[in-house]
Amino acid sequence: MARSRDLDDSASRAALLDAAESLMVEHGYAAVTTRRVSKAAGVNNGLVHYYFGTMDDLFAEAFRRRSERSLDRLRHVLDDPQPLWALWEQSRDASSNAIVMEFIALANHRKAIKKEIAAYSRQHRRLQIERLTTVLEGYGVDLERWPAGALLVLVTGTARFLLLEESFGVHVAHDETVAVIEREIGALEGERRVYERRASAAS
Amino acid sequence: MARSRDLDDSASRAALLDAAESLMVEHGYAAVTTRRVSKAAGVNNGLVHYYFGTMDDLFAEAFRRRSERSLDRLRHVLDDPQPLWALWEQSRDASSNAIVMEFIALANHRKAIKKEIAAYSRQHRRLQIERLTTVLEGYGVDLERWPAGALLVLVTGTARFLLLEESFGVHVAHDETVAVIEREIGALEGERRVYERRASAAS
DNA sequence: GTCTATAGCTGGATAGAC
DNA sequence: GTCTATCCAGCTATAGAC
Repeated sequence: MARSRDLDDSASRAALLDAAESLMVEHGYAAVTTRRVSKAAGVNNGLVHYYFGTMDDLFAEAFRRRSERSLDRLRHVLDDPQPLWALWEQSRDASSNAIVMEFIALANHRKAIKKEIAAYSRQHRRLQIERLTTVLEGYGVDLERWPAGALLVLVTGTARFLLLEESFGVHVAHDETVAVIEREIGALEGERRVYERRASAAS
Repeated sequence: MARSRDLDDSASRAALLDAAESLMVEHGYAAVTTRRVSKAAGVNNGLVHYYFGTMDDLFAEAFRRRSERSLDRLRHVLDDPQPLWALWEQSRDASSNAIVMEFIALANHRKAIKKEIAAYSRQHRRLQIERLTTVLEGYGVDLERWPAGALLVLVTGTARFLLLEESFGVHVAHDETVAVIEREIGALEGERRVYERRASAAS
């Protein structure tokens, strides 16, 4: 908050963050170099250091911006009429997962990023557990036997694992895994139905 | 097989592969440069190219060597008197998982590695399913409802996800997840017992 | 097989003009 | 705020002596 509004709102700054994201998704985090990111953003390469200081700071800022948007979206996901289906679908979304995987890979070599991801993950998980507990109680699930947190980790962990393997072109036993999970979700809240698109703050 | 035995058996070559592995585990794949890996191996940096040609080939060879050993080990895991417990324990082993995660991260930027990992993953999965099917049949599990492949992906996927989060210092809801899985395994093959250490080819 | 030396490239970061 | 120019470091790979 000590940072000036002017600096945060700069179009060049935003362009650099956007370019960093899209480079990460399309060519991996290693493609995000001062020269390439500034070229992709259409600004001069000196501006990277003017706005962010170091590459570490650029990455951290890109992750923070993503996290805020993502948490906003999460707050609405479990308001879906079929929250378990919505959660599952969101977990299976490859596009939003690709950049997360890049950040995770990046974190192995940038400690500052590692801390950001850890903090975000904890917050995200806690928020999900809170909402999911309410949902499962409504379905009459025995939460002693099947705690919301455990089901959440099982489902989202498996979803991410599936996405990871799929990004390698590995699909062995994926169909039956998806079938089992969707059968169990269906047993709790019926077949997935299609609703009117909900209004959302996220773009 | 066209390669000469002499070249494959060279002590320098093996030292380079060993050094590459340990550098990956301790400092990440980015630390595996021609200079550092040769220094760690105690050999001249020119030898990297003499033995492997390019860095890509060194990584591919390191992964192949690991894979062969790993598949050998796998063939024995499900011979444990409590194969589900053994599988779960192996999946939860952080040390052998660390290097796998590095290879996965590396694969994002080295296509040759990506292919190697995909091929290995398929083979590994198929072998596991084959053995696990026999085991579950023995326990009278309804394989129509709970296919071996699905259970395998659920358990190993969750295990890897837990390890990934733990490497970031994130532990939210891990305990209850582990408890649920171990309760279900216990329901099938009882409490985990301790056996005499089995003879194993792997070091 | 092992070594040195070096070419050629790409990157992060800074200084200073405008 | 934006730009150019430049320094310095680290990397892969190769040539060639021993």
